Amino acid sequence: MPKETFKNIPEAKRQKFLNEAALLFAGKGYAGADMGELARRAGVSKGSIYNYFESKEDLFLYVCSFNLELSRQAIYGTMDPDWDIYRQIEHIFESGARFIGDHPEFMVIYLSMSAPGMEQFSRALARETEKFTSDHLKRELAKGIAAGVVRADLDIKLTAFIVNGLYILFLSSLMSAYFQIRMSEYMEIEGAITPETTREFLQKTVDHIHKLLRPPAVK
Amino acid sequence: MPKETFKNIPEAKRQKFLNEAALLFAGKGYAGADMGELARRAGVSKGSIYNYFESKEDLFLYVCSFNLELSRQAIYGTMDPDWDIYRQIEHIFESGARFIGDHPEFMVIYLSMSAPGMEQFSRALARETEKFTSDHLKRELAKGIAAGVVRADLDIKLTAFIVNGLYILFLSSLMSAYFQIRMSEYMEIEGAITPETTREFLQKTVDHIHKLLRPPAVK
Amino acid sequence: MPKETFKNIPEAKRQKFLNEAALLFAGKGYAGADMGELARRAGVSKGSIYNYFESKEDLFLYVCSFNLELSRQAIYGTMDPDWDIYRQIEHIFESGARFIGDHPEFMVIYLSMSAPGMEQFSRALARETEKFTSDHLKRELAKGIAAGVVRADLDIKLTAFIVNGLYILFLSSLMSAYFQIRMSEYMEIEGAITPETTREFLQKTVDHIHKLLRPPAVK
Amino acid sequence: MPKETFKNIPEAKRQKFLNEAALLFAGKGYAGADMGELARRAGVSKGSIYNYFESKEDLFLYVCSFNLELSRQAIYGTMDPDWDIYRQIEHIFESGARFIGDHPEFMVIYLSMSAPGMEQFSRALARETEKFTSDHLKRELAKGIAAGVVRADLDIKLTAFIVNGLYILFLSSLMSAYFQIRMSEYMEIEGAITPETTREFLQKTVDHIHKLLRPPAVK
DNA sequence: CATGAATGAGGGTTCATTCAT
DNA sequence: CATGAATGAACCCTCATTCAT
Repeated sequence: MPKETFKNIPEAKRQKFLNEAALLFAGKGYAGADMGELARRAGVSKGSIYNYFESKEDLFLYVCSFNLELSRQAIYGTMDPDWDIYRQIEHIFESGARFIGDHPEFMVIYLSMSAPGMEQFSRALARETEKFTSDHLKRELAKGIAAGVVRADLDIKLTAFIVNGLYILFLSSLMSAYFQIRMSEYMEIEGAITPETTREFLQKTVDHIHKLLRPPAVK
Repeated sequence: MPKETFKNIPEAKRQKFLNEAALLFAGKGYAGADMGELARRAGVSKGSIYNYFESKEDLFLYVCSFNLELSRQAIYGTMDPDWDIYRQIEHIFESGARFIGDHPEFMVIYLSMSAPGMEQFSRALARETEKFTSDHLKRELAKGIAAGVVRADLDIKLTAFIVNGLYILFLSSLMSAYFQIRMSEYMEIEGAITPETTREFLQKTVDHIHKLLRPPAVK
Repeated sequence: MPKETFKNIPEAKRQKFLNEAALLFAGKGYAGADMGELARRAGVSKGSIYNYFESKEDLFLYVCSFNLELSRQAIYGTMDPDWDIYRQIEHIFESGARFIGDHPEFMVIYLSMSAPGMEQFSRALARETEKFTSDHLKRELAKGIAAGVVRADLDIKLTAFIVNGLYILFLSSLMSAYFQIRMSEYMEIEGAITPETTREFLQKTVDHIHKLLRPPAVK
Repeated sequence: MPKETFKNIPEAKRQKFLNEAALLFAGKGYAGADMGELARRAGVSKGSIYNYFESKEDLFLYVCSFNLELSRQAIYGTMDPDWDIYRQIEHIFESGARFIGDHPEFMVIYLSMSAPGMEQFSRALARETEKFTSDHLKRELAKGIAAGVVRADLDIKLTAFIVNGLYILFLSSLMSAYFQIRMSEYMEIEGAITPETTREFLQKTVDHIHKLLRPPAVK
């Protein structure tokens, strides 16, 4: 929902603007983000922002859905549909982690949408955001069961819900201050979270899902 | 961290005040909550709030930890330590659901703490909040493995992390606007979320955990 | 519709505030008046204005009706109901002229209400404002006809409308920049409008009404 | 005071532009009118407006005098100079009412000029606007007195002032929200103002003037 | 200790005008 | 000449906090 004006400005300027907006919203939250500061950071005038978007709300909505789309492409654009479900899940977690390594603001913005006072945004974005992954996971789980690589006694809808839930928790644990601390507490990590602990945590999580979904070996 | 003054006012007034504060923070978020409105709703003067607490921040911190303590009591105060881990997990989910049925604001406040711009609160509250449950789950998982009712090949720390993660997702799905929509999408629920769908969802989730953790039946 | 707060402040401060508000609205018009400037002029903080009134609109509405009430008292509070209609009309014009001599802003505010973009205010104030005078003039005209001092062939409603219309034109001609020029043009007044020309104009206008309403002398 | 550029654009475009400008100023008032909206409505670019006129103020001034000229033509262009004064007055009221039926924005713009904060415009336009009618009415009144159809005891200047004043009140009562309500109150009209009530009101007003000015019948 | 009036920095938004293309 | 993106000064209003009573 940017205005026409926004579509007509140079690509580089547009990227810069959206990037600064995402960083600002992620850093201060929706309410805390100051349009004046965004203008300064993005190198445009305050007035220009309102030539690009109707309102702060409109901008936030677009920044969210733009970043959601970016993340979707980063993950699903590089996935081979012939992989089995475990390879796919591993890929999702891996490329998700890589994506928020490059765009640390993404997860924070995602969590923003679920904060109180954000119901307006929830309504506008939740369905669109979740449907794609929901459909994909269910389809792959069904294929996995048919292929005998996933336990047949699992409820597909709930399992998809849970796998995606673990994905959200995983990413949250990498980025949100609160969930980082929570992860450190549970995983008994001392000190800062390093790329190594992240990689290890990723591996453990994926293995865990593997273990939980795979049918018991038959003699 | 309330001031002395707050401890000296009548119990009923104090309860009313904390309750209204929680409802307001949950309804509008930290930034959106207006101290003037709280004064009006709680039936005290604006000046009095600052006789009770140093600042809005201080109040929010206390409201969070107070409600966390409440929820802990609602859950762990009614739990029989002799129950096996599955009964305990069921109890946690059930009493958690019951607690936020009575205190719908609780979960929203919990999620508030993980929102961007809330790092100050994360740091102050996360460790305290999570340690208790983390320790408890790990202990019970260890006992479950020792007793042979939990798969021995699971990583205890990660499993505790995941079980509690599912608990957070479960409660979030009941209360946060965003996560409600997400649940509806995954579980393919049409229309509003009723007590029945909630109960059913709880049952399925607990069953699922059961299925995932229990060792395969040995021939 | 001031808030309670406004009613509780010292009388002198309240008077000063209302006076400065009237002057400002009269000087700059509704749209041109700046709440910040009002704060400075009235010696209160910007925030206080919003403790007194809901909004600029609300304030304007009150300033209008407050001044209308003041003018009503200045005119009708000093009128002897036993006077005949000509004496009453003379009194209305005289005390009206005196009132806007003391409150030059009044007439400008009155005309503000009829400006484009002010429909919201028109609806709120017009009926209340006009009814009182309308009723009074009609009653006196009826008495005048009954007493044989007013031509019986006049339509009472329209005559009341016209007499009051001439009153509005008269006062407008004293205060509004535009209508002052118009008066100078019609009355062929050179140079500034002095108290003497005002008095003379008043006298002529009242005489004119007299002449128009009085029945032709019967032989 | 349009720039040369404005005179060189196609007639139809110029008409459309002036018409939209008049409608916008009438609808929102000078301060409320937005040059961007005018550009959109008139189908020109914002930049073009400033190729046509120096400023918003300049444009407003021109729109006013242009419309004043239009109304003058509508009224005096169709008047037979041989008619007696009563027929002329009737014609002025009738064609005035017809003109603002077709150009409802005109009267509102006229009243705009007398609003507070508009002194700059008053000074520029008032004399020019009023002189023509003032001169005409005085001339006709003098002729009427000479011909014995107007009471000789009337002050010509004041009577011209009043007759034109009633004309302004009459038109205002048809168009301005505030004066419509005032008219309804005085004339005791229930519900909306229809063409019939307008016609009737016109007739009564003209008759009234007739009655007031005509010398008493001599035996 | 309670009250609620006062404060003023700050934030979102508007809009007349400019100017490079 | 036309265009429309850019500008930034204003402006209305909010709200956490203070403080005199």
